[in-house]
Amino acid sequence: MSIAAVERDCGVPKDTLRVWERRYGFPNPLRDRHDERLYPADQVATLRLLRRLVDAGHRPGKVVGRSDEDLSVLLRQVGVPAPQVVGSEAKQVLKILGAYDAAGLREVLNALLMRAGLGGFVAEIGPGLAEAVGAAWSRGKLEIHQEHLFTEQFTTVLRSAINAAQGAGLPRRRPRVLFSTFPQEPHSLGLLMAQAMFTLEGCLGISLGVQTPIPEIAAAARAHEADILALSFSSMIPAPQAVAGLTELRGLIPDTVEIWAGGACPGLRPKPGVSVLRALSAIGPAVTAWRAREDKGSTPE
Amino acid sequence: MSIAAVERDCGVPKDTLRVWERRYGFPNPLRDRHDERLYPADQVATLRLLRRLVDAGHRPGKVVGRSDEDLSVLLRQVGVPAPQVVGSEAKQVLKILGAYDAAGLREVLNALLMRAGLGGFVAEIGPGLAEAVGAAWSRGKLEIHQEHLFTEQFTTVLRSAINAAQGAGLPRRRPRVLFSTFPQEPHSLGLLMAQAMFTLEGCLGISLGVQTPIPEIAAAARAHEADILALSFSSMIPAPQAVAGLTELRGLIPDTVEIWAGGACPGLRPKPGVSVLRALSAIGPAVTAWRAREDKGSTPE
DNA sequence: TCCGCGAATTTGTCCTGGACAAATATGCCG
DNA sequence: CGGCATATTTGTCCAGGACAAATTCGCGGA
Repeated sequence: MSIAAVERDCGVPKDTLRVWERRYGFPNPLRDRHDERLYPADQVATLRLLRRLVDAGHRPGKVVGRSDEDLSVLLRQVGVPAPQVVGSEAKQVLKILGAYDAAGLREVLNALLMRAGLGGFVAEIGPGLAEAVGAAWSRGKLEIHQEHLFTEQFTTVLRSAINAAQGAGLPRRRPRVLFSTFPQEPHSLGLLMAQAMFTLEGCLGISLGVQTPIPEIAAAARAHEADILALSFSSMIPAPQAVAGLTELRGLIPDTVEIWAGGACPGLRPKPGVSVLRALSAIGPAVTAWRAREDKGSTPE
Repeated sequence: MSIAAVERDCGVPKDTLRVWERRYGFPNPLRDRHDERLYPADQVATLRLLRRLVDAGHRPGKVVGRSDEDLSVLLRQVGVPAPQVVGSEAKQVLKILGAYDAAGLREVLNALLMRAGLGGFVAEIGPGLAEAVGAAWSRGKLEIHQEHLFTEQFTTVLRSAINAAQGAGLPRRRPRVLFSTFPQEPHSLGLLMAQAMFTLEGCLGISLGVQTPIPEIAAAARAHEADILALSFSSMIPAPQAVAGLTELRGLIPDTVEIWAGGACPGLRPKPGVSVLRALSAIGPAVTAWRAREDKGSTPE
């Protein structure tokens, strides 16, 4: 596996891979005949563990180079804060994924959705499932294609539910919300779940899909006369980049447009003009508050 | 703007930016006090033009360093090859996109779908629309966020139609088809349209979504006991990479599994064990032929 | 004991300039 | 005019050095 492939796969930049090798002696890739690094599969797996640990706040110097066993132990400790969340639903989903049962997976997701309702599903079950699958993958318990399958089925189920909710009676009204993610963020699940919550609140939602360049997000906000920009950040995106992007975006749009950021990205902090919604369940109250502010405020145009 | 920001924004890798500067004298960034490149906004804009021209097949050595006027002229020429295909539907869609009318866009797409049926829509209208939007974007007539909006609405409409078709009566039966794209291919529209066609034929479809690593596609084929791998290639993916990937994939799966490739990628050619379906309308007959072969063949298991 | 603040360490990203393979164009011959 | 060998172009990789931003440490004062 070439250095570029590892960068894509583990999310560790090429420069960082080289400097880790220089400083800590790991990874320790083979070389092809032109002296280019070739990473064996097991080292790539270890790198994925390392990425999780570093994201969780461990310092590279302390963890790079240690054995897989050590890392697993640390990872379990990291996981401790939220292990009880791996409820029976997640276990069931992982079991079905293990059996490669695509149709069964969709049935289960649909059943969960029916039982909890769209709001309950998105607020309480969805994030837990996504996290459990992500964790299982990074621990090597799931293959990439199983994670893809989960994402695809989850997307299908959620999209059709959103569709149904949108069609259902409720008149759509403001705030007008624009959804997207930054260019470095390809994950759509968080965005979709947020969209579901806003839809349930009767908002006017417009999605640009994932990975919109920042100036384009600003242009779209103007074009669509958005009240709120809803942005989703997974733990894949480096926190400094997220923060820098938010600052840049804030400078490109009028003060009347709010920015609401959410997702599992650890370093996400509220700033002037940027709200951070830690959980999807916070969206409902936040929309209510927005509408109250709006009603109280100056003449609506 | 730092080199990393330019890489994100224009999609030109850092190494390439540096080597263009070394070889062609452009871009010609300022330096901050620590000798780091700072790209002025106008050079970044030119780089975006260059990126499009290079994607369209121009050689960097011929275009990097030329004036913005020259580049604009070339860009317009790039768009010329396919203007006559723009039917009335496409014109309507472009007009609505120009007005930033998200809801209207969805209504129009839905109306077109209803009028032509899913099969007719996908075979005759969809690709034309996608191509017209792509062409308008590359000629600078549409902004990126408008193209994103189109993709998102198109996806929504198609997915819900596929969903409905899947739910409708018809018992699902073989072939069992696995859908995905190669890692360099992020476009999902072609894949979705193909999925619609296979669904209409009553096939058992399983989608992995876009950008699955090639060994993972192979692993998934085994795990799901697929009969056919359906792969979609847009004109974004370099032809040599597509061909190399197909060869690699062919070697990883048993001969009994067929590979069907489709899409706008120019250099796509059939090879032993790899069929190329030029148009989506070819899917129906191909499935019929597959079933005939299957029935005539050895004992079904 | 705890808290702030300056010093020391760690860490990621950028630099230069060289190398080469894959992709593409060019020229030659049948 | 089409197919193949050769030449050129082009992207990505390498090494090893540098430094700023982030983080931790150590110390003196409340």
